[in-house]
This record gives sequence, C-alpha cells and structure tokens, in this order.
Amino acid sequence: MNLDIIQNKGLKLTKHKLAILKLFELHKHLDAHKINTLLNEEGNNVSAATIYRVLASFEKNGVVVRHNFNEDQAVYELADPNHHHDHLICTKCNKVIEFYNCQIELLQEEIAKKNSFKIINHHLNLYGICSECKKT
Amino acid sequence: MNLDIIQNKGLKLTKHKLAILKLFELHKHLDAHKINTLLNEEGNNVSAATIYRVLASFEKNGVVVRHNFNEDQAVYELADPNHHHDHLICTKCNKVIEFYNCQIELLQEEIAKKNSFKIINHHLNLYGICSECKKT
DNA sequence: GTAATTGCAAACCGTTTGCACCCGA
DNA sequence: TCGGGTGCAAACGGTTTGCAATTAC
Repeated sequence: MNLDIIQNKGLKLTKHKLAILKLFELHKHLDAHKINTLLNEEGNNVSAATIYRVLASFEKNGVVVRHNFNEDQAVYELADPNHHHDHLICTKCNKVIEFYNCQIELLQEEIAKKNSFKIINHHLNLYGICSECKKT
Repeated sequence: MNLDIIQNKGLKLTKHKLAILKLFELHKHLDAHKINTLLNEEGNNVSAATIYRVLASFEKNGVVVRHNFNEDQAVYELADPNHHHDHLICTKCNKVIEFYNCQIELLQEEIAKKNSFKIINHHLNLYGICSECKKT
C-alpha cells in the first residue's frame, strides 16, 4: 500500500484512511456512497464529510484518481502512474473494465500535435452493454 | 434549423426554444448557465427551469447532445448524427475543439469485440492547453 | 503540544419538480 | 380547446464547509 506517500506529505495515517485504502484493494472502482456503505457494513462508522475529505486529500496527493463516468457521482480508483488505462463501462450493471491500447494513445498525440495542443490528461470512456448483461 | 424535428414530435415551437436554438448556431458548446446569461443579454428573460426543461426535451428528441467535460456542469451541442466527433478541451480557457479520427473509432470497436462488449456510445476527451494559452 | 482529522449540521450549487397560469397549434 | 410550455419557489442529491472536539505523531 502507498502508506509512504501519505506520510511523506505531513498527512496523518488514521484508521479511516487505512480502512478506505483497504477497500480500494478489494474494489477497483468506488464512489463516496459505496465507500460509506462498505465501511458501515464492517461496523466502521465514518461520516460522509470525512470520506469526501479523505478522497480529496488522496486525489491531491496522487493516491487516487477521480473519474466522472456518469453525471451523477464521482468514481475513484487507486492511482498508478505507470499503468495508464481507459475504461469500458456497462450502462446496465455499471461494471467497469479497464483496457489499454497504445495505438490509440499514439493517435491522440498526433491529433494534439495537429491542433497545437499540449495534452495533459485524457479520458476515453466506452459505454455499452457487457457480455453478462447481453444475455439477459 | 431542425424545426421540423421539434414539431414532428408534438412539441410546440415557442419563442424560448427558437431563441435557444439560435444561440447554438453562434456558440457550438453551451451550458445552462451560459444560455441564461446570453438570453438575458438580448433582453430575453427565461427562467432557469425552462432552460433545463428545453435542453432535456431537445436531448430526448435528438436535437442536442449532452457532454460532461468537467464535473461541474453539463455542456450541450447541436446533435449531428452524421458527423460524430470527439473533443479537445483547453483546461485554461475552456475552449473546445472538435476532431474526428476513424482509426481510433476502429480501434475502439476492436477493443469492444475483445471484451464481448457492445458499444452504445463513447466519449474521448483530450484535456490540455490550447495554442493560444500556451503563449501566455 | 500542535497541526491534522473528524462528526455534525448547515450551506452550496447545479438541476429537477409541483403547481398554477399561459400559449401555440 | 387542450395539451405542451413557463415562472416561481421549493425540493433534491452529491459535495463542501464552519466549528468545536479529537487524535496522530
């Protein structure tokens, strides 16, 4: 776990932060509400305010990355700067599948160059129906 | 203008709807707040509720498309089913540049197939600094 | 000890909705 | 006429914040 990242910034390593980090090892993609539910289930009562504050702090310090797959609520995942990836999102069951395609990455760079644009970040979200949901 | 689309669905062609449609011919990308401001500037006082209702109706009927470039508010543009495109978004001045790359589209299809996924929609947003903003 | 963290409740902000009135076809 | 459209104010839902108490280091 990236406990070192947290402590190197003068942040304190609290029970709640640990509990939230642990959740991310079990569930790759989590939103604030889901975190709240899961923590409650394990008897860990954490206020919503704290969850948002922890997530904001984690994001600022590069521990997690925030996504906006749908307009409703933000989804977070552990940051991994060495393994960029994009997402397939099932609009039925909300399952998220990660993928990486270096040809697409290269084409994006070309497009940026053509438009004299300096890319800082990008999101490629493919929305559709996953194999499970296609059956039903 | 796609006035026919509106009327063929039993919708009424009101002054407000016309005014909003006209705005989209001048500004490709608009959010509810911007629309409100622009309408006020031309002396056209329209309540926020109406703007949201018109946009929702337009979206439902395929007149406009909604985007969530940033987490704050939704951005709309006129729908054009024959000319799909993706976006470069300047994080400094919020300028939006459209692009289309058929190789990327093909690669997306491949990825979907590999994951037994049926793509319904996708968003490719490249965030960065535009040529104008790079200078300053 | 002291600065970061937390819980609570209230505030925020974009968006939606209930209701009574208005208007386009 | 009549069903869609509109304004107003209140509601909503995710998220943020002020404040006083708590805790990690």
